[in-house]
Amino acid sequence: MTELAQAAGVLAPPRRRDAAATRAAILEAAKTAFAVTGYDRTSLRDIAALAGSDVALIPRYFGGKEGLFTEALKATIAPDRLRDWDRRRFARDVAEMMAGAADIADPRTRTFQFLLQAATSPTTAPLLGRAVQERFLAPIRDWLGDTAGQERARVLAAIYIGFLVERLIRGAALEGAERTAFIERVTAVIEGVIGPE
Amino acid sequence: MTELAQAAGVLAPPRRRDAAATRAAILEAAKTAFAVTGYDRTSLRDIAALAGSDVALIPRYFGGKEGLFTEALKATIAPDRLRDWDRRRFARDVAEMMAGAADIADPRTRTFQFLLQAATSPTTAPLLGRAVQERFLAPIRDWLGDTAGQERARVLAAIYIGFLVERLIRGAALEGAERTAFIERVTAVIEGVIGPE
DNA sequence: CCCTTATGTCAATGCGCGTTGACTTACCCG
DNA sequence: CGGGTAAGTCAACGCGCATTGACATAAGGG
Repeated sequence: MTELAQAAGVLAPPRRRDAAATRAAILEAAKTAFAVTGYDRTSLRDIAALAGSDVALIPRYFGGKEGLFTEALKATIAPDRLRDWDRRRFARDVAEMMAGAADIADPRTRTFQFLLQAATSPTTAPLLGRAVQERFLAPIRDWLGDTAGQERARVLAAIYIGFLVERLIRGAALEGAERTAFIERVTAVIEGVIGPE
Repeated sequence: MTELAQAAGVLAPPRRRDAAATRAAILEAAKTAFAVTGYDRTSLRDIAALAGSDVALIPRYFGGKEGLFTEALKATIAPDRLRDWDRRRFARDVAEMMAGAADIADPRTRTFQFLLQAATSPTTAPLLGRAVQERFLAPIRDWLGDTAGQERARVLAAIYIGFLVERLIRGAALEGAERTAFIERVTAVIEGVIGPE
């Protein structure tokens, strides 16, 4: 719970009465909690505690748990800074990130982990299709510069998520020679998909 | 087949008392249910119903839900027939499988889906590390013929899982030109990792 | 053939969950 | 500065869950 609090960074001030701020704090806590624990394992009481708020406000402000999740989903995968990624460094950056341990503070990690959690739950999976298409695959396709199909975006997204899961299972960071070899190989795979230019 | 007959078990008339068979039926039902629904969303009542048995037997035979899960995990990822895979056809076989829709009847699908479900749950993730290492990465490494490190096995496993998740998110099978392009690209990626011979 | 025991059934218990409605308190406008 | 209302608190509800122990019954050896 302390790690979550640190990741969300919402526990500081003497709270004044401000519905908008409270709502925002709850949403922020939800984004983190859902990404880490998944939909079913996250209780509204957890989220409220993380946000320094009260459980009863969540049904009132978001219309229930599903409403909160839907909004957190949109807020999580909506605004991304894909255009900031440097194409020449991208593959190696990702490879090094994947060789380390999971860090929920990294927005990229959190976004994809949220996605992964949502994908593996039959409750939330149906909500994903359109959102992923619009806010995820389409931007990647633009970034890649594809004009025809989007299969390259699919492949890139799939591989990215795959390494995320591998890191999740692995638990700890890679060390020494295995780390080096791993990074080389992952870099090569991703560059193979991204292609030149 | 067996599962379905047991699910419809009310009709199968002369129910004999056989602890071993009951235990096996429960375990079989658990393997399927956990793979499809995940640990938290699967209730012991669901499993018992699927096995045509009674809820109370599960804590008695398996020591509780976690015990059942652990055993189902071992039974699911235990001995696989990796050696049967034809190295030259492997990449394309996988690519075509990934282009389609998820089919829980395929044992490969079920195994990996089980793995994925377990990986995304903090409750079950710690149980995975050793099991994956012993029963999954090591065989792949042998199959690949690596003598030094196992980073290639890691990469292959990661990519495989990634496409599995992508298929899960996608929901439906790919069609037409996108399907063709997707298969080509996935084949190329996997062959790049497997390498020649 | 009956009696013991393994095997299966069932009702009950306690717990955590999401949600609701009544209550209290702080803020702000007149 | 006082009252009205928005904002937050709290207790309680119904529900489904895993687990338990008491009970019923089939099976098979003496």
